[in-house]
Amino acid sequence: MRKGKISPAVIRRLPRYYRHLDGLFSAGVVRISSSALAGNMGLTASQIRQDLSCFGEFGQQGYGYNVERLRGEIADILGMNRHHTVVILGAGNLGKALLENFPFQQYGFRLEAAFDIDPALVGTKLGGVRIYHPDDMAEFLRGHPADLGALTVPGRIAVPTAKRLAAFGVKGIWNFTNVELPEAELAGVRVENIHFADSLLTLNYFISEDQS
Amino acid sequence: MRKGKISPAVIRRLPRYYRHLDGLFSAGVVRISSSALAGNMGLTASQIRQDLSCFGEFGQQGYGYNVERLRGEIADILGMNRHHTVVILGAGNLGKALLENFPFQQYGFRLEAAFDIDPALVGTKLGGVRIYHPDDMAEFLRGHPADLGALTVPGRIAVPTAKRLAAFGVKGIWNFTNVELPEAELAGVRVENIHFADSLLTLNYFISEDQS
DNA sequence: TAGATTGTTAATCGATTAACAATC
DNA sequence: TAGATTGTTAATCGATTAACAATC
Repeated sequence: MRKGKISPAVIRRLPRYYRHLDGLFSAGVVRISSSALAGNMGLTASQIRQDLSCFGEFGQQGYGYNVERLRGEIADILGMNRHHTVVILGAGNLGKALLENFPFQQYGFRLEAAFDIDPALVGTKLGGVRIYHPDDMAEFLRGHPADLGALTVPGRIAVPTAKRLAAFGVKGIWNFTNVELPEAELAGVRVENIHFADSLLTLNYFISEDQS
Repeated sequence: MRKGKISPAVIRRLPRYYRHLDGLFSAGVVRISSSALAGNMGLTASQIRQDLSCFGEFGQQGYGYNVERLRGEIADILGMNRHHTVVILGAGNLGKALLENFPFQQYGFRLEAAFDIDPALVGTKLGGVRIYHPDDMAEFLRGHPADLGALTVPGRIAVPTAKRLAAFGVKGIWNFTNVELPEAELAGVRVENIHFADSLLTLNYFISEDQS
């Protein structure tokens, strides 16, 4: 149903569509028009119709979109029904936050394990997930291949850890370190960055600009 | 020196320029040409020159850019020398990660305090920063006005907490909750979101697409 | 049927890239 | 001086918005 190459701009809006549609669905809303959704989300109706039409025809003239159906279609497009597996590298504060608070399951992921060198953590569980020593990664991943690795290790070991993950065959790295990973050396592994510092500095730009 | 309205696309690249220039500076590199920097960053030389020219003339024909100077200019543009103050709302795992691991100072911020309802935390310090009860926020902020609030509270209290922050006069909210804040009701407060879920789903789209 | 709303084509707007005169 | 490299103008490319025929 996908029509040729989808633009990155469209792709980055999909999770937001999902979030809004999920909210509407939970609120019991059955149908919505592109213009009502646009009002909700601060977009134009035109853009929403254009975006969705990249993937298929999900609406109906004179009616709009069925919220549950559209939510499901977008979930599919986002790969939420593929039940990809994740491992977490680094069970410090941030890794612990993901382990204990992030609802991987809700987004269609299975969280398999975490790895940390801290002897006080190895062998214990956090958020119901077992922590292993990185030395046991090869063995663990042989038995439980991971699609994704979440990288929450200290910056200085970010690159080697990313390379190890790539060598073990993960398909994507969710990078929380403030370090730029050398994607060229990561053999086709997709990298998605959450750069706290970049985000904070962007915000700072805007508030500084407002003041001057 | 700023020439009219700067496009959002340019602004979002500035922190990345800063990161790279800081790396070069630490590595002792004195000068760099737009094409060398472009090679480093995976951009075009043209784009770099175009971007920088929005803010001034920082280079020199036949020479390129002085790394230290350019790094400093970008730091200025990003407001890193304004020493804005920050408070953290919510000292759970994520708040704790910010308190203990995020180098606010390095980016020109002063972290003033954190707030949490947990009686086991109130009155203690994390990462050298004191934790207060949210009931004491009004009093604290009177004495120590905050420019920025980092929102790391549970999703269900995200909106009311954001509104309180806005009422107390913060200029920006750094939103880590997976909740969309009602910016219209936040009276000019700038919001910058770190949506973990959106990021993970975007990554999932790409690895799912690769597989199909 | 009449009104509403889609999906799509065309028009506009914005962002990136290319080219080059200016000059260090 | 000759070579390198900037800042800027023009050309291209991509993304958003507007318009409208199709149709539920």
